[in-house]
Amino acid sequence: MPESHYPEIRSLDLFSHMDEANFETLLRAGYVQNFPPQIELITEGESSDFLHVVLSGSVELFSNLNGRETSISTIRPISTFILAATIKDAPYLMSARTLEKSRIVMIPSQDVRSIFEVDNHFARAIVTELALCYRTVVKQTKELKLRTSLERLANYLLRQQTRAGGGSVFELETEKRRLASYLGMTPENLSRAFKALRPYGVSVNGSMIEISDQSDLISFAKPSPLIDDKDV
Amino acid sequence: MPESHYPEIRSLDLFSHMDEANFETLLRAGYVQNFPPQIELITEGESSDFLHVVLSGSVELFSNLNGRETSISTIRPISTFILAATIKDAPYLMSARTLEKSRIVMIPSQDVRSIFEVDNHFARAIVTELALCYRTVVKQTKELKLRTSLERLANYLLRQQTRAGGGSVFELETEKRRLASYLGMTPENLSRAFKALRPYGVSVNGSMIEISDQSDLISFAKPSPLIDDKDV
DNA sequence: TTGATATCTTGATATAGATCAACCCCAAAC
DNA sequence: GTTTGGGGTTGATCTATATCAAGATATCAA
Repeated sequence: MPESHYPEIRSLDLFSHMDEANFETLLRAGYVQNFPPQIELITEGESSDFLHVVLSGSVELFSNLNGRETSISTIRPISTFILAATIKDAPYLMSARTLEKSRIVMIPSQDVRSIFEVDNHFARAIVTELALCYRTVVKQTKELKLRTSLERLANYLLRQQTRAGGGSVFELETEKRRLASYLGMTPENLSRAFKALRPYGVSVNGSMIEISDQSDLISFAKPSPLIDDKDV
Repeated sequence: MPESHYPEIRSLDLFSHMDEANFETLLRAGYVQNFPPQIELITEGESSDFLHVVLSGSVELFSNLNGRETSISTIRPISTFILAATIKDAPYLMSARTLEKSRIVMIPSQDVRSIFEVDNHFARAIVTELALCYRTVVKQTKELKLRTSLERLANYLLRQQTRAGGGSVFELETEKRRLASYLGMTPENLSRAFKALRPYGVSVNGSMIEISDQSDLISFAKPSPLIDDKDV
């Protein structure tokens, strides 16, 4: 791998405290590749040969079952995915595909596991990362079971507004059909849900959203820090 | 804590490879307590003061939001819960209550974090445990989004049958109202779902289930190793 | 045993959400 | 510029699931 990528990868929490020699060993074993959009990088059920790092672009994690498909999360730069499968040397539970042109680092899982065994700082960073991943999925489960689809959309919009800087107008950044799948609903229903939020000050123009009265939407969405806050 | 409990706790994967002195430090800081049924041990949102180990009995993890409640998992001996919150020093995302008379070890989170910092074997064991927890929740999310409630029940019964030894008659071990909540449905609907599985050879008598033709139920449930297998 | 209480079941009804079909719109390819 | 195809929307309909109400069954304490 070209050393020019090292600094940005090194800056990830996962790698920032590990031993320099181990870090270089890891990256020298890795590859950087550019992928076009809509390439399936990994398929659920396969053995986890690589830990992936998204340098640019974006990647969708999704899952299939009996002809159905659901979107589980979107990975944006710079972060890793499929860490748990790599560490446990277990099959991937989710598939991954590029959403746009993306630059991906692939580090052989075997090397990750070897360094994990000898580098204590790396092992501790993995703990923090996995704990974060775990808590993120627990929040998703709570949201799915405790909120209606309309509430999920309302809270998603509030979260996205915050991520986009907090202005009253912001962009979705996600295709609506994929957002629907992520929220656990059909595209048709998402379209109707947007209309149902109009009385709470939500207006939609393509991928641009305007929330005219945030407090009004909040009073409907009833966001909870234990589901919606980023690093709780 | 009385030393008589040490061996059974030590036998957990989480503690089995750590340094003996560290293990004893950890347990000496801990308490063992007996709780009656239906005691709320922790409440979501509180800071994580203790790592809990269930020695006997059982504990339910659940969550509330706007008057609704959902059951997320049942912890049976001997295992720990609330590890991720402890490690991250973050608020609990779920509440916990005893389901029956239970003996619980409570180890102060601060001590767990201190030993985590110095004991590399312990740190690695935590990685394995968290990766397992993470993958379990991902499977739950997939099940919730990709299966109907009837399919969830059918697959739950097949899993429970396996856990109970594989015989055609086995016990539910879970109150039906709580099972309904776990599966993301109402008690009324669970009752109807049991009847709907009758054509596939499922008969119910109180908490006893009989699956007369397993292959018939399997052909309906279409279990997937990536959701239903224990340690995949 | 009896009473009290909670769980479970059943039926009737309401609601949320999925499906199907048609159409619109826009962007890329010819 | 026309064509083509995909995403998005809308309306009509259907299905899954929740809710409400009542009765049945089980559990436990007095």
